[in-house]
Amino acid sequence: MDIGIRIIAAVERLFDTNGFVATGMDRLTQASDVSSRTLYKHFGSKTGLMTAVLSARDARFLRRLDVRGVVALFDALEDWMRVEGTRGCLFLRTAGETGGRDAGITAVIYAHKKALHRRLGEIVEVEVGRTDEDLAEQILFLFEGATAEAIYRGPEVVSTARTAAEALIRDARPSA
Amino acid sequence: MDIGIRIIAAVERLFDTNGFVATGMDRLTQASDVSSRTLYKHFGSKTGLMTAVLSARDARFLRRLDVRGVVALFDALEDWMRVEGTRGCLFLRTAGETGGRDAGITAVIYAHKKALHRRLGEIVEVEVGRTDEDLAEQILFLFEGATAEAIYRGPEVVSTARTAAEALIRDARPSA
DNA sequence: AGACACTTAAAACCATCGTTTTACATGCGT
DNA sequence: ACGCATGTAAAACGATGGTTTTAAGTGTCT
Repeated sequence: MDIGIRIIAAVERLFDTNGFVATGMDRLTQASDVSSRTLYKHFGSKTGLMTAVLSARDARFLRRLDVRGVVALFDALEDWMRVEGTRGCLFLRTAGETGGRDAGITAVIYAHKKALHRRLGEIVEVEVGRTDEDLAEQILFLFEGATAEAIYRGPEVVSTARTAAEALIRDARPSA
Repeated sequence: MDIGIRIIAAVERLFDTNGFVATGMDRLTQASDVSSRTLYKHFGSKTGLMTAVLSARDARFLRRLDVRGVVALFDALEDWMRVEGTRGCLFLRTAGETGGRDAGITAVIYAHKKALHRRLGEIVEVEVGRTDEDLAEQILFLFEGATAEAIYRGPEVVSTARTAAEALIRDARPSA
């Protein structure tokens, strides 16, 4: 599956920077240095390619969020942005472009968001010493909000979100 | 400009539900019940049409946010979602689809986000009795975060964001 | 050597893209 | 009745869309 990985890497870049619909197959084959025949043999269709890209991105993103504490969490988010750019969440953008009309894509998106939610719940639990679903949701809002705002204001906005998250955690700690 | 308004209303709906790139001119002319000639005479191009749609949406959205207090603010957001659906911010989606390659579209998006930021700043000022830029930013995160999360979880998530916003306001009040 | 799996380039497929053009029908002020 | 702006329908424009097919070139295993 070496060739598959190479294809996904090249294709992910184009989908991310140009959008799913706006990127034609010719550019995908050219960038991945592979014939369209091979591409279709491996992924079946353009949407099949997109789901493969999203699956790979899901794994890569969550690996980056394998940290302890909300400070490290938002630092990791900012790191991601500085490496990958601030074009917003690729999953939500893809959902918008396909309009939920493709079942495979929709499923990958839901799975990713559920995994992200769980990851944030774990981080919150370590921070405050107990599960706190409401707090985890609030951190999730800050996380998604920072991702959205960074689109037009850059990665710097993440530190504001991190500060807000720290305050929320502090208030929720059982001490005091 | 009666016909222009009718065109924008029909076109906005299609762009919003199907995406900018994925929606062809034939569908736009058909839905707005207008010839392509008229459409091009009024808006010049497809991207010109998109900028007109975004301008109209900017005005309509901000008119809905002409409220007092963060509770009313998030209530207004939830109302908007129940009427218009939860497909995320059309401005950010359009930014993602065009990749910042169109200057006109980019300008409208920036103007809208700046206006939204100011609106939230005013609401915060009324709530706490003074300007508080950091607090306004945090409310903005919650606002954008709720918009993003509602895409895959529905309008109900807004009440969680509203609760979080209320807590932030309460902590920032000058009293005791 | 021969079979097999896998790749390639290139053309063909039909559909649709955004845009412009041609030719014709209105309504309105004067 | 005239000119003029404004509308229509429909075809044409060249380009590109996603997908499949054809024909030929690899290397590897037995």
